[in-house]
Order: sequence, then C-alpha cells, then structure tokens
Amino acid sequence: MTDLKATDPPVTDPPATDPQATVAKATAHASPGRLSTLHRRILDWYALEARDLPWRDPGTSPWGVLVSEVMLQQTPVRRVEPVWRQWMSRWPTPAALASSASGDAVQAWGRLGYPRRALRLHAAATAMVERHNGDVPGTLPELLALPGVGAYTAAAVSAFAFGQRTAVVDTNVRRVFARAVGGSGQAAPSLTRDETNLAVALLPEDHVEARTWGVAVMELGALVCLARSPRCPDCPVRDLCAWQLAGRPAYEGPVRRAQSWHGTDRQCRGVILAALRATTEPVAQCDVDALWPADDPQRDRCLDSLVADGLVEPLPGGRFRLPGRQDLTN
DNA sequence: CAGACGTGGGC
DNA sequence: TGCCCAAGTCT
Repeated sequence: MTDLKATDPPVTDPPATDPQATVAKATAHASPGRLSTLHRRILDWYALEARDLPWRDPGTSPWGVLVSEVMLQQTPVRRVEPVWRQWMSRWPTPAALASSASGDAVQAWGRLGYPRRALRLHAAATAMVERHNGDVPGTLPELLALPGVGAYTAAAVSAFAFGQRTAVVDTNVRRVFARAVGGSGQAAPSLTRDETNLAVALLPEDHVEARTWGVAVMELGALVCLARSPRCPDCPVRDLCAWQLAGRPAYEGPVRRAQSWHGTDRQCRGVILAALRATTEPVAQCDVDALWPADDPQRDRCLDSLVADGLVEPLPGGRFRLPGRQDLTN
C-alpha cells in the first residue's frame, strides 16, 4: 500500500463552491495513481460482489434496461424484480406496450409507487414506435426527449444498454463521491453542477472500464456505502476515503425536509388508484366516495387530479376506470 | 427551484 | 411510533 495520507489534501479544506475549483481539487486528490487505484478497487469489488439482477444479464435488450431504470426510480430493487419480469414477459418490446391501453400499464405497475411512471413509460413506448422505428434510441438527446426519462435515466441507458462512456449520477454515486472524494457524510440535498463535473472527471479513460464503472459505484453505494449505516469495514476503498480519513465527521450541510404522508393528496390518490387497479370493472362514484372520509373535499379534488393526470378515465354515468381498460367481467 | 408525486420496510 | 430511506422526473 502506498502512503495515501501524504497525498491527501488537508481534511480541513473548506468546501469549494467554484465548479472549476472543485474539479481541480478532485483531480488533484485523484492523481493518476490514486485514480487508477480507486478504479481498480471498485471494479474488482464489483466483479466479486455484484448482485445477480435480471436486467444485468448481457442478453437484456435496451428496452429491458430502460424499463428497469424507470421502475428503479425511487423504488427498492427487491420490489422491482418480480414486476420487471412480468412486465418484460407481457411487453417484450416498446411496440408491444404501445399496443396496450395505458391503463393496463398502470394496472401492471402494481404497488411500485409513483404510477405516473407507468403512464410515461407507455407514452415513451408510443414515442419510440412513432419516432424510432420501435427501438430505444441510443443518444442522450433522443433519450432525454422521451417522457419520464431525465438526466439520470438517459445516462443509465446510454451506459448500461449501449455501452457508451457516459457518467451516471444517481443518489448512490453522489453519496459515494461525497464521502470518498468530498469527505462529507452525505451529498447535498439536490444535484449540483460540481457533482456532475466530478463524476465526469472520475470516469475511467479506458472504455471497457468505463462501461462497468457507473454500475459498480452505484452497487457500492447500494450495498456498502449506505446512507444510514455505512459498512465501512467492508469497503474496498476505505483507506482512500476522504470521509473515513477525516474521522467520519457528521454532516453539517442543509437538511432535506422529510416528506409528510398522512392525510396528503398522495395518500388519497393512492387509495383511489389501488381500488381501480383491483378490478377491471368500472368503479361507481359511490364506491370511490366510500374510500375516504365523507364530506372531505380532498377526495373529489384527488379524483379530479387523477383524471387530469390521465391516470383515471371518467365514464358516462359517473363511473371510473384505469384509462382504456376493457371490462372483462362479462 | 422547492415541492409534488406512492409505497413499503428498517430501525 | 414515526421518521428516514429507496437506481428521479416534472413543473
């Protein structure tokens, strides 16, 4: 082992606010030797410890990768896996999904949460049929133009499905870099320009290494560099980690407000949608009414917003269903 | 840009 | 129990 401390910047350095300075600092910290060590350690660790997830199978299509990435937005791997398998079995291509009703996508989404993702995936499938001959596009601008595909998902599909040398920055990557390079216990509340620049600067030059780098760092964040209780003794770069070397100081930055839940529109919308998912039969207004305390205007407001979002289709006679779903009860 | 947007599990 | 967290996106 080389003398790592000798090359470390003083841990008392104030956080840089200038993007250029941050990248310069990161690059200095990650001198060629250090950087290659960081890369090798994490890539070796990944080769040994990576989970066997179905969408990581080399035979997975770009569509399979895209579906997995959308499902994984804010949703744990454990809950995504079975739904992804069913989804890919039912809709193996964008064209297959596009030919189904959007309500079928919402129904198949099940309890993954944030059901607008299902709607957007359906819209993305339609767009791919119309604009890309039914294929998932391979360039960042084309990917970003798809509904529900933002900076993270576009980069992930570019890197994981098409093997491009693209920096992937998700919450795991941000946390790992904040600690290992920034010396901070956690990343800032929202993605900063500095973090993106840093992720690009840390991308391995070697194309083969770059292919796996993103998913390897993400995996490290998901399995070892955990938010609440990091497993530092198991970390392959614990001796290089700026946060570790600084004595794992507590996070001092701005705190993110916790999401409230009880009594929110999100809860109300979830209750209504769960009822519609459970049946192919249109649900009568009175049955919707029974789902939420009487004389609470929140219920009607949420039903209206679900309709406005395209998650619920109002039918003549005051009945409701998931959009386009056929009534299979007779 | 802060806030909305689901759901379930861990501590 | 209640709060925090999980491969974000959109407005």
